[in-house]
Amino acid sequence: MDGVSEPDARGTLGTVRNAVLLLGLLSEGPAYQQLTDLADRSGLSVPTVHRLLRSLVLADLVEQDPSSSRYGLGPEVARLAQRYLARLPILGALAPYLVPLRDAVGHTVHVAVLVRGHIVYVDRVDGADGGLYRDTHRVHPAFETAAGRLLAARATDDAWQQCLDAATPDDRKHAENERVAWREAAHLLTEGGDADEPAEVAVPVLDGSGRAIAALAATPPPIASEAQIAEIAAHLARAGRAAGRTLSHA
Amino acid sequence: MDGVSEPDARGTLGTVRNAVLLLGLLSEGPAYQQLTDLADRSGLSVPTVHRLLRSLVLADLVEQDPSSSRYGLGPEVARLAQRYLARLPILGALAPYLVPLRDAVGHTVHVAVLVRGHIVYVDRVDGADGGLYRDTHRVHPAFETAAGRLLAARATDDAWQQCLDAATPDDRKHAENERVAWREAAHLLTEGGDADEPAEVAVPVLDGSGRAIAALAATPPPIASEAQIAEIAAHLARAGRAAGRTLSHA
DNA sequence: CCTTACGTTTTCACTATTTGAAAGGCAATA
DNA sequence: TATTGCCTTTCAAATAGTGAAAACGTAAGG
Repeated sequence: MDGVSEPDARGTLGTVRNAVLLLGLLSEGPAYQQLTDLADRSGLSVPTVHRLLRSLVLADLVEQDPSSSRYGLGPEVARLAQRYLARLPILGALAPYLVPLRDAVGHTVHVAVLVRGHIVYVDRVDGADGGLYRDTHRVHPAFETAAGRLLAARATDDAWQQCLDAATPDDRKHAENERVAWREAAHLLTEGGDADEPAEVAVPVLDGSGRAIAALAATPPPIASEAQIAEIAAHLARAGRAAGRTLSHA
Repeated sequence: MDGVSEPDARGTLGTVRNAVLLLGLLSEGPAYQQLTDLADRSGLSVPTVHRLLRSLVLADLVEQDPSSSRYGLGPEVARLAQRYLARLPILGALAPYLVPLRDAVGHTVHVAVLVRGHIVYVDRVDGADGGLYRDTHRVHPAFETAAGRLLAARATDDAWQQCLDAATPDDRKHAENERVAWREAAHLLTEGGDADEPAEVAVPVLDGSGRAIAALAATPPPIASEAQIAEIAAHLARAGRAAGRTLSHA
């Protein structure tokens, strides 16, 4: 094809590339999408997209709404993800500390990881007040959350680049100025604007070699003093260090 | 190939079939697995498996351990699943009721769905006692849990068949005898053997057309009277009906 | 009721892509 | 240094995927 793009795409199967491209498109926008629309956005021909989707439907990675015959992600992705998370080392390492941590900070505690420029919340222990803002199963562009900023700033340069790609122009400019500050900070805080976005305090979880592989986050009440925030951050940091330690010993 | 197998595999891409076959193999057994082992188990040649895995690694659906160069599932499956769950109608319908439900029954509450013969826990609100048995991110063969038995017994015949395929021989025989009883029951209970498997009470969540699309489950304390169990089941059932109602209205 | 419009699905000839045998690397072990 | 075991790459053969076009289904409009 061309000379410079995608150096590591050598010896790779185009059909698989196309299939995951479709999964990516299905993960954006509305839950169910039209064949022709997917063909347009992917740049593939309509019959090709149809065949790919039919193949994915057979595996339950995609499902087709019988009434509209539109396509959306299927339940098998949930099963695969569950198996992935069940064996994720960080989650095993954090497991013993999460409930005590929730009790210590008194609010819901989250574990987040950075995936392709997005923050994914992979575990959670609910606080007693439960879900004033219980927006569970969130996936956000990294820069929109404290956990994401923290992990992005400490990540490799290409992971940082993916975060920039996933961000809005405003966030992108902001992020470029703040990266060093975000990387240096022991904990990060996002104010809960008003309705849908609660406040979030996040600290990194470092593995044996000092890489930030996850973030621990808590959602303090909207009006909380600096001192209260600092105390929550201290609790989070202590649990994060403990988990990091068990991680390197195993 | 042959005459009778796979009638709906027509017009389907072999490469995609092979790729998802590998994802399935990676989801079983140890977290990281050898290329040659995967080639054996899949029946594909080693270079083919290598190319498929390389393609999946490029998409972060699979990751390769740099030290052992073994392959395991990658973080992108978690991101896709999160987007799937974020838009899953049942979860939206149940959301308003889960925290009150947790408070009413006084223990952790789970939402489970049936995927390819397995029970997947797709949402959870933790109780105050948190995780005596906090075995989060569980995927079990359907028949091993109350929620699974309940959903399997009420599912279509091929979903039931998939459950049989995923079960141990013992469970299979047991299930074949109990199916009618499980389908008829308003709630189901599994005793918490001893250590790793807590007790579980489950009720179905029915959609507008009476199909059981999810299960609501709670984990009562090991020693709980029949009456206490019945009360928990009643709470669960009430929430389930409420969610089912909002589901058909939308 | 017939026509038009729009989206999904199928067919089919063409060739780009995938395939597996064999060879090449690269660590560990003896 | 030879050997073993595993991952990775190469390359000719041909299978398996591709897109234009046609067929099908369904819903709105005349």
